[in-house]
Amino acid sequence: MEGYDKHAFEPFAVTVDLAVFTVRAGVLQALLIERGQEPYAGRWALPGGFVLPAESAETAARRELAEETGLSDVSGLYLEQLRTYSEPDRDPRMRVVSVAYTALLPDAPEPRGGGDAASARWLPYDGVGPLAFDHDRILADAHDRVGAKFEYTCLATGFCPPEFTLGELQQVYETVWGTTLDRPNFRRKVLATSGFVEPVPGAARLTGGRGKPAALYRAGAATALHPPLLRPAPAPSQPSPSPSPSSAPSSSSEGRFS
Amino acid sequence: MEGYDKHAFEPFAVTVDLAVFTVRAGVLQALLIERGQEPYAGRWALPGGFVLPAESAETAARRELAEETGLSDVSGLYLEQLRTYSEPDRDPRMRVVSVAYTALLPDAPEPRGGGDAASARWLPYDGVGPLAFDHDRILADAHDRVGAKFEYTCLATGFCPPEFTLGELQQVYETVWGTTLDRPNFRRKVLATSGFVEPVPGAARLTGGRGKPAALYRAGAATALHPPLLRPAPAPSQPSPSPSPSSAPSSSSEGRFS
DNA sequence: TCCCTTAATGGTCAGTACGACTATAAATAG
DNA sequence: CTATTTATAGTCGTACTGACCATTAAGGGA
Repeated sequence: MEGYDKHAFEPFAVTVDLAVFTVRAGVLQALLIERGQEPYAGRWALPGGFVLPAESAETAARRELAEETGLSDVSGLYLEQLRTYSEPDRDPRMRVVSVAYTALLPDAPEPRGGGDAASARWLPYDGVGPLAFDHDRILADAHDRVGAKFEYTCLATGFCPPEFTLGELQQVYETVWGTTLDRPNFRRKVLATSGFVEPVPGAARLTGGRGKPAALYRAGAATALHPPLLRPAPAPSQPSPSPSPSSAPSSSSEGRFS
Repeated sequence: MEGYDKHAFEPFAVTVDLAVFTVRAGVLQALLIERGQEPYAGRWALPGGFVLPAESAETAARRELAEETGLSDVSGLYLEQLRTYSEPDRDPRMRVVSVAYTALLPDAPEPRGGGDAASARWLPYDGVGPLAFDHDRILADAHDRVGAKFEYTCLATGFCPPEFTLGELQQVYETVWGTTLDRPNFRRKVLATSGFVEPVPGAARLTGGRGKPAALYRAGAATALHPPLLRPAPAPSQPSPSPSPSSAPSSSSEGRFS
């Protein structure tokens, strides 16, 4: 950082890319837009855009999130920086450094193209074809991060509406992790973690369909899980093919510690 | 990402900043350089520099790491992207977006100013005065991340020389976490985690000073800790002042989930 | 040399957490 | 009314952890 005035430097374009997830009907979905021009015309891509001169990357991300989802108030949504992608050739047109963000939406209103993006749509995360640019990797990295955070934070409630049942919360976990969980054990763990969820006092109950009605809960004040809620270790002998959008297992060229 | 050619955008300067840690004699130290010019002349700052037109941010970070430490080979060192700092006013001279990286050094050779930085030095992490720019926050964020990763990865061996004793490894944990750990329990946990460390076969023993000589170990092949090695929960009733360089408790403006 | 100190190593024991599982309750579909 | 479905409650054995105590193997000093 010494000597700005002495050294030449190349200015880069700086953008934000958004990996926006929601869970609908037990399916993990991502918000994607269809590209209309080259390069990658017709391919799906992550929503995003340039960082304006007077705003931070996070401000830009929140602005883009509001534009792409069409929601008037995104201030309560979970939005966190994922990481920055800066490979010199990641955009064939010019040098673009992109700060990627992960966002979670509880309910999933079909996005209306409020912003400049013509056709933003929710697509199921599994089976999303190859995306434009390096967006496959960004989306996979975001999914990995969300899955990891589910273990030691209360992040999962970010996928739930204001009031939810423990069954819904469990389904969020199962959807993101791609596993099944034992219902009584999951219940015991969640209720034993103080501050994770709190019961809705008015003995309210939700009648969704068949079966005994479930008690409703709200997200609690806690953000961390102590001890963590570890996902079941995958069978070590079975080299199961990775579920994900086609992309490779997201092996960063950086350190070996996820 | 639609319509590059239709929209105006402002180019930014893109830099990397390095939070480089080492543990020497039970003290966590950070690699810092002293600024010679305004702004923040005379203040300590993180090493860093511009990303060159043809390189990725990680390549730039590794190049800067080699320059600032004076080490000829930094390929084996732990280096991982931390996050990107992009507040519009973080540098008073111009708009600079900085991608921060965290690096760990096992041994700590006194850095020689091989690169352009005149006086790079190791300074103890605790009590480092206010740094230049937003580097206090970057360094605190890096420390938080390293501490968190110690819980569920084998990252701690990155602070150790190729062969080390379990006492040294424990001291690394205690130094980074700022806590004390029970020695037999730590030993039991580390040895029970397959792949964390492996004994040096030649019955080698290190005679450091008094006491029974300790067996030597090498870092194993594992990168993750299952189950994690959780740090002792801080006493919840005692609002102890945060240990760190002066900076505030690193409250990101983003999501509430660390 | 003998004893004390230091540090590594080995072990016990109880409380907690967790996985697997069974049982009961309360609703709907037929 | 009965079967099905889902929520909820509880049990039991194992694994893990924190708090200890004991032993071993070195060095230092009187």
